[in-house]
Amino acid sequence: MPELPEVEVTRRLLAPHVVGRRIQSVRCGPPSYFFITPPRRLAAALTGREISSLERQGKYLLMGLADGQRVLLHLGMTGQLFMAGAVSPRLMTLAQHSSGNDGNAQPDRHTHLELDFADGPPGLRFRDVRKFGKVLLLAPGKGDARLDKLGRDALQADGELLYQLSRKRSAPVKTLLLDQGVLAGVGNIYADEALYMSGIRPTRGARRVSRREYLLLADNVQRVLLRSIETGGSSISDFIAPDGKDGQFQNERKVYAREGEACGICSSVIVRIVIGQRSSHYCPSCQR
DNA sequence: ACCGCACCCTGAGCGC
DNA sequence: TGCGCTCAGGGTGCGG
Repeated sequence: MPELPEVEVTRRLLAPHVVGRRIQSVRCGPPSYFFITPPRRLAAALTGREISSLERQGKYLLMGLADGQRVLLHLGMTGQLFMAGAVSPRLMTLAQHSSGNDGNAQPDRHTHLELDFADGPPGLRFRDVRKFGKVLLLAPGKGDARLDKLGRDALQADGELLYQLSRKRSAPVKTLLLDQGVLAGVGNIYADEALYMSGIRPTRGARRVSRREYLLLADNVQRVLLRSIETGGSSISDFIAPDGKDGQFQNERKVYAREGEACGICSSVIVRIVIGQRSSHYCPSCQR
């Protein structure tokens, strides 16, 4: 769910609730694929530490601690980072829905990390059903290959740079947009939307897109990401803001998950195809 | 260096 | 009601 706008919305809403607070206790779920740093070691390292910053790089969040350690967080596909007490139907399983839970988030088996603070509630919760999310502790001064690999932040998408990087690529232009080493933060939804806004078909070879088109595309990448941040992100399946609220951008998307619907410009039928194992949506008439 | 693919995990929604 | 299937916005690691 979470692409750059959702991660940025999370960061902006979460920061005032956590920065400057001291972690009093840490509860972790069992070791899993989710914990790159084993839970016991993570809990020991975080307990008693003060959170000094919350930053974003691409789709990663970096929680800085006053002692110089940093916690690298990734929301994966179903990650939810929120304050305890947040109310959202998206925080419940279907079973909880039907049993009439009021939506107030109780830790369930998908809540892998709980931080509680010295000055009292609410604490921070990290829930992730599919466990494609990640938690990783970075020692003071230490970086991580995941971060080193990231290309330019997509909010600063640069058309000329995209054009240069595209010259030796035989893969489709959409694959280029999704490459985090090229543009950090763009995912499936916003790639489809930006290509639609630019009149470029996602299947077209990256090499076949002109400099002029890359300039337009970079502009539209920025535009769609900023607009989504303004509306609180896209809550298409699991994303919620730290306060439990849904984003609204899903109501503004033009092609993503609109297969079979009419294009807003020309009324042609939006089609869905698969590119690189991911669904892609476009207007066969407006996008060439 | 790049490309396509399998894989990590769980749940929802569908047809039968 | 239940079974089996497909799908889901993430990234990584592999062989070619």
